[in-house]
Amino acid sequence: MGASVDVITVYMNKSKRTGGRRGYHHGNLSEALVQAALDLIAKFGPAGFSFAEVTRAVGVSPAAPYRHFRDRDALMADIARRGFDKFADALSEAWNSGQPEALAAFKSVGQAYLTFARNEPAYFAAMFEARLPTDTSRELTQATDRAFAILRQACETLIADLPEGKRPPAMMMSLHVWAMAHGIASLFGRGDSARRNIPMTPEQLLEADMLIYLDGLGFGDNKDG
Amino acid sequence: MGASVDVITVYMNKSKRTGGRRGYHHGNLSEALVQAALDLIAKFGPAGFSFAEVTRAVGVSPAAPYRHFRDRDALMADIARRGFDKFADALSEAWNSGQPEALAAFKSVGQAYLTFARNEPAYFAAMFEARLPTDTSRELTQATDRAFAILRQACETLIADLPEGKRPPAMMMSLHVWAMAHGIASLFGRGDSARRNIPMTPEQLLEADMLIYLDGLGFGDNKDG
DNA sequence: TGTACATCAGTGAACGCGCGTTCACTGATGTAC
DNA sequence: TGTACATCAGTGAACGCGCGTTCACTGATGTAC
Repeated sequence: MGASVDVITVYMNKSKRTGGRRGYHHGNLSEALVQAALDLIAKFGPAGFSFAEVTRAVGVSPAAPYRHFRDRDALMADIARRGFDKFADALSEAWNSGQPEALAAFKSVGQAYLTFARNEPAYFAAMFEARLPTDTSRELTQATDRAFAILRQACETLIADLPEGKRPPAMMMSLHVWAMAHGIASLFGRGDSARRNIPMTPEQLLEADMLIYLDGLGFGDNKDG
Repeated sequence: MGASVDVITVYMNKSKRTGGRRGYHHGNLSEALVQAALDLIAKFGPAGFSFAEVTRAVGVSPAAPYRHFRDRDALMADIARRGFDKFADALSEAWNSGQPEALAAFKSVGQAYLTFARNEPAYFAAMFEARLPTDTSRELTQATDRAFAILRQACETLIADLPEGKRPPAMMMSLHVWAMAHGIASLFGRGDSARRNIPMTPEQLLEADMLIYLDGLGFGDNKDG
């Protein structure tokens, strides 16, 4: 309710004091277009928003977005880029430089992956389900790399605790962890009607998966032998 | 080249003998519509085909499909259902009842997952990226269940080899394996420009993942203990 | 084997709609003096 | 502090297009007799 009013306020750039549009110039249009597009993507998927509908939601003329985005694809790519930036922030906060304890921080990164997929379905869809070519823009590639780098740093930190002869390649381990978190998020952790039901939470499923995988890498060796 | 001609032959239902349409009645229209839709999905994604474009590809009037499919969504759901049927066949063939050796057969199921995602990108997209609600139709649910049942059967067979106290829940193991195969296929094993490049093949990545995971479950205990 | 008839798959014209994009324009804003 | 002016964000009307869907129809096919 309150959130919905806030959204309209943001879209229309109405000030709470005057209650009216700032005037002929929106003042914050590109931001408002992105927010409106996110709402539509959350409801109808990456293919379910149109430039025209976004302008209607924001309350500007259909030609207005062209001052800010070359076309519909450019808007989508910008949303994906913003998504990876937020994603990297979320993973980074969960990792917390491996403090206070690396293994717990590592698990927390996995949980953050699922939380992001559930709480930001629109960003998640733009990032992974919009079929954007991976080389769409330099900005998008950099944001993607930044997010992956956090996952990789976490893996490298954990690997350093293994005896020297038993260390797996950090790249391989990073990709494995990415794939397991992504697979669980995509299949069982989404926030829409395409989510497949399972007799446990995605969080529990991922935690068990990570533990078994880490055991397989030798992290559990102290416990059984 | 030859394949392309064959495709046109199928679409238009031209006989190679007469070289002409069979006549007023197409004879095999619903099949031809599905094939044309698959081609468009492979090129442009699940959102990238229209009823109208499909009829043009097949060479019938825009009203023709309504004799066979209630609407565009019904066609998409039928394609997803066919996809899961083919998918179940592929997994089943790979599993081969666990013969001649269960572990090898199990790995082969994982490889079949990747092969299907790569060789049948249109089916894969319809099954997993079309945002169809999981309860779209009874037929779709049944086909999905049939595919999962094969994965589960493979897990159960492997689990039976573990000592009684160390057996993981088959459902959990099945979901883990599904998620890892699906994560790798979605991120690194697709056949389009949204594939993320990695310094190994998806097949190698999945094989290593499965081995580490199985080790973590205790399947490698004979080797280190 | 031939004819009459029922069935129903496919026709083609038509509809209203929302789309992306263009264009010359307008008017709010900020700044130089 | 006031005025003239440049900038440029947003306007609104217009365009051609492809879409999904409808409708009364047509004619190929199969079957009853």
